[in-house]
Amino acid sequence: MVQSHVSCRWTTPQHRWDANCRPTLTGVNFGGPAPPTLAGRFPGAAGPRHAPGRRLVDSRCRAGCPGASKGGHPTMANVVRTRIAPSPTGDPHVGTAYVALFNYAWAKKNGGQFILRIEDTDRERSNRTSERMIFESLRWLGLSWDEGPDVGGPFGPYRQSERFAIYRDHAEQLVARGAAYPCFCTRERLEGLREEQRRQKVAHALGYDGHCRALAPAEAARRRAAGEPHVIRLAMPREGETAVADLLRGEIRIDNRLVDDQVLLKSDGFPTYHLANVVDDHLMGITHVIRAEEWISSLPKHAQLYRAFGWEEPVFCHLPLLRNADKSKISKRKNPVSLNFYRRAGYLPEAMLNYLALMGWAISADREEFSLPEFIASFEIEDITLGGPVFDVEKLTWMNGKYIRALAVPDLLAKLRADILSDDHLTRVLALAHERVEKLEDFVEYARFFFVGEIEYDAEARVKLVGKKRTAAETAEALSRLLEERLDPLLDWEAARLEAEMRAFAEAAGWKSGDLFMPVRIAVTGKAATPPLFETMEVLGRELCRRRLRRAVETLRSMNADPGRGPAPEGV
RNA sequence: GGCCCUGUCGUCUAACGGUUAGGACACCGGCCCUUCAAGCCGGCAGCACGGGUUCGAUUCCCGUCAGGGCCGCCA
Repeated sequence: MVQSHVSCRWTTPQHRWDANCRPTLTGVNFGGPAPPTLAGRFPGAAGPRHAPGRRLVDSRCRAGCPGASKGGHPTMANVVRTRIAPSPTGDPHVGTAYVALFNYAWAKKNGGQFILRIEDTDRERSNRTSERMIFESLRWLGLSWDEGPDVGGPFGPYRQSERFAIYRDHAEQLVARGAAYPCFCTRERLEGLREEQRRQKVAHALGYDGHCRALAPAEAARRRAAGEPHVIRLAMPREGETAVADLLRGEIRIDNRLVDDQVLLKSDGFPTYHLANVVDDHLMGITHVIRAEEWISSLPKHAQLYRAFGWEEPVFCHLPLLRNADKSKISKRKNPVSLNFYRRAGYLPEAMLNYLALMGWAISADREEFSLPEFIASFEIEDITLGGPVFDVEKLTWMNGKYIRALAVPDLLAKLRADILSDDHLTRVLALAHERVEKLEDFVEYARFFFVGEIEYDAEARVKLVGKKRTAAETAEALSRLLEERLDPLLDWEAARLEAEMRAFAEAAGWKSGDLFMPVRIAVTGKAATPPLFETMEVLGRELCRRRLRRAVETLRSMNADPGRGPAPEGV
């Protein structure tokens, strides 16, 4: 294995380099004991964090380093390049914004570049609507990227689905040098294997058993040539351990025997995250991989990949995971996680960013309100706190109030005009309300539900919220399933699509469509008399409809199950 | 279950060997005010536990416990 002595061209934490501008951590170790430098380098878990006299830029590495002009990436020197690499599946996630913010800040602080890369290697789940929403959300927040799918850049394309040849070639390189191998195991075999392992509780040997690794190269080549379906797997070292430096956590080392042979190239020729991510980070000159903690466990695989390619590793920094109130990883079941939700509800991007920056970082002991430029100016990556922060919507909301109150009235007006009271939205609402009012002032009352967040149900609405000849519980169940199975996955929120989904659902669920639509109507508008349901839902928008439907489910569940009579008087 | 990460008020955090452990959200009082909100003042509340190291540990080390993450041809 080639031990590449990396260049010191990047601004990196001082602890990572010794006096000779060599990395103090090799990151990889094929068997045998760790290099002696490892032991003394990180005396404890908190070692690197409080290194005295740490500086942002290690000036010793600026010039005259042995490797400064060779190896590594050919194009840039002394530049920090970070990236956010979201997968375009579903709604734009608050966790993406969180990680993007820290990447953005670090790049900007160092005069570097922040890159957006779309990781759409999952054919099943990736889609363009989701990608577009990611663009819009990050732009809304003000986290603009220097290079990305829509703005281009010198290292494109920035969409992984457009980089197939690159991954295939790199996978082949690894196969050629024996660092990866084709695997012909069927999904059935793998499932059986997993099942067996689970049953026998061979916990330490979970994962792929290396069955095809034993194949003779010639034999494997013959089967590939014959067109037999296969994947390409990384040949992990079988012994020793892999040690990788994490900027915040010090050295992380994992026994290689505990890491199985990860799939690099799927049978459809698409790369997995592991391959694509490493290849792209290298090719795009990413210097600092700042990502969520959930990736720590695949660090050794990534390190081995860099190693197998003979590439220099970037600096790794794993951010803590945002949490639900119960401390589990933040999830949509327990928290609003869609950036669209916050945007529609009227959270200001400045407040969101400010709040997010507080998750694991503090500007000083007695201040917590600051702007993005102020954040960038004071941000020290090593000051990030590691405990998993609970994402507290209540405090976010308080902070948002601070920002709203700080706005001059004309600015507040402008915000309203840009969104909730935009001409575009008003026009769409008017089109529906138009023929249903007789005086202009009626409009405000009639169209109220198009503008407010929460709606209340009056007595009539409460009765009709329950489906005809159904119990509250049954209706709750139906609406809940409608949401989960049809509406949550529906990214293109158009009347025709809504109608199709809802009719199909009614049929599948054994509901008369009309009997289902009234509870839905009540749920999203609070009224029994409204403009046509699907058009109304389209104009209300995806966020508002889903939020209200969730609320309706809660309301229904809190009603006494009382068939035929509707809700009990005191329910909710 | 295995491996890994983490551990200061309920929540977000400050503290980088010596502090009455500070600030913020939430909560509870009070002031202000026609009301509400905001604002201001005050209160409640925390170093997970046990061993070391040290003259001295919230702080450094070890262990225990607890929480979390990962264990996919998803990222």
